[in-house]
Amino acid sequence: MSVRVRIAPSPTGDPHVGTAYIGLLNWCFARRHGGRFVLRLEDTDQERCQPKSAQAIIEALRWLGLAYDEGPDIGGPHGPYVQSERHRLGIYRRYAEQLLAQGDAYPCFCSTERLASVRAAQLAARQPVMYDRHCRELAPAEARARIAAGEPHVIRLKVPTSGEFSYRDRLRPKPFTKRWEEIDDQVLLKADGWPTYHLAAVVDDHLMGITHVIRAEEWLNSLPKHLLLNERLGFTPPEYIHVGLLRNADKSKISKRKNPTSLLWYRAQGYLPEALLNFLALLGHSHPEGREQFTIAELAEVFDIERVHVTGPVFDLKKLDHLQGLWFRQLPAERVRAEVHAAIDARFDALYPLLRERMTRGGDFLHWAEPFYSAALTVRREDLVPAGQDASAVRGLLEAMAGTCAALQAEERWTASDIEAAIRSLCEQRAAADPAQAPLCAPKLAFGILRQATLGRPHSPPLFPCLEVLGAVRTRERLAAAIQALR
RNA sequence: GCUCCCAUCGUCUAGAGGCCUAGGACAACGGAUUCUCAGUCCGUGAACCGGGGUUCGAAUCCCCGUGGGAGUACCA
Repeated sequence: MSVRVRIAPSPTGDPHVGTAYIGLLNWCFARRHGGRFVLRLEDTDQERCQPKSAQAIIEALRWLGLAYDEGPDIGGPHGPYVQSERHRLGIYRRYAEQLLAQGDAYPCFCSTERLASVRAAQLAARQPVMYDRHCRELAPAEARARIAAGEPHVIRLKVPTSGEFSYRDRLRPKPFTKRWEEIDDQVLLKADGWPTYHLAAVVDDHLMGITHVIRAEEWLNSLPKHLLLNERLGFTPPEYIHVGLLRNADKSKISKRKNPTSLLWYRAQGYLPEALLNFLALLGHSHPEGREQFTIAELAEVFDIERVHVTGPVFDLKKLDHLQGLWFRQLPAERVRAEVHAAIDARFDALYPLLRERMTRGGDFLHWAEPFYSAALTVRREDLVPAGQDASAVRGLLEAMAGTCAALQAEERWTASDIEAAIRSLCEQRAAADPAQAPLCAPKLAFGILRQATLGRPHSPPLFPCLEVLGAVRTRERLAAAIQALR
């Protein structure tokens, strides 16, 4: 039987670097074994899924060059490749009903409140936290009556209450074992009739002929449920292989708070797909000949899933930068020019609307744009302190502004209007708190100081849109430098 | 709390009982080249989590600790 693998990202946000990592592994595995690589979108959570995200994932994979053989935008023999569409076809409901009819699943009427209190009690009693199977033994007649009466309910999987589960993951020396009684009666169908990940993924993997599921180890704990589902549904299960999770420097699961996780970010920063992929390939894996630089096509030729590590690698951008340097310097002249143009254009497009009205010659653009292109400014103390004002008071104001900027950045609210609102209210508060500070905190003076500190000039286009374009990182760097200059 | 997974330099890794005085890469540091920077070249420091076994011999196998991580949702 020929190999078929998939990646099944959930379109709930920006395309994730973890998707690229798992995608790369699956892509290589498919290539190596002459199999097919499938993209399936798992959008069964109507609350969290964003339509824009699906498109962004597709574009990110295309940018990386992780081409799939079947997927939402290109179709294939096992479509549709989007779970919400499959749901509307009644696919998941059908299998849930099969399980119900076989007595392998049951309706559950427990309220969210009851579930929460059960959980709280178990935690307090130092018991494992799981569903207490309250509805499992309901008389079928009663269950039918309550469903007929329109009572909200979910469908749960009937998990064995004794015996042991064991599975040999080819990456791990010892079989993964767990007692069935420790495994929850998983919800298969939610109250709104949509399937949960567990049901949908197992059903689709089967229907799509998936032979190997290479996924992150966060799924290891739900493996028993997935295998049980396969068995009860009469499917031949795929082989499940769990690889390590990408980590932050503190070893926790990679997160956007501590690392750039969005593939959009890497593209915007000018990282080359070749470099990013090469970097990802080096995490948790190694080239058999010890090579460090290679394309994914070269990798695929020698790819061996057994060489993949189960230890979660720390994601270290320093190494990426090194690889990026190697790749970039080897780029053909054409592409270097294109990359440079792209970098200039990206900033140009943001700046142009701001500068348009104050230009009388094309070359004026260079004059106004200069602070946005230069990496750092040389700030002079005398430019920062308005006549008649005290340097330490100015410093205090800038420090407060820097704090405001840090908060805005942390909240991901770095937009002109949010910056303006926050800075204005900061100034008003300081003026109100200390009348002696009032003159300095008046917009005319305060904004001028902020302009000098961040743009290094007394004149500029409207300040707050400028700061938005400048970006939180550089704005804060420049504020820090200005504060330093006033010490 | 409960369950499961994992463990070689700061980081990514090589290592599948003797080839290990533990190799490579990034980062760090020092030097060379250079007007500067980048790059390049040369060099330095840096690890088998701890304790017990098994064995003639253990980074490699087993056990126990410790540490880290993940799961524990009508999220994926």
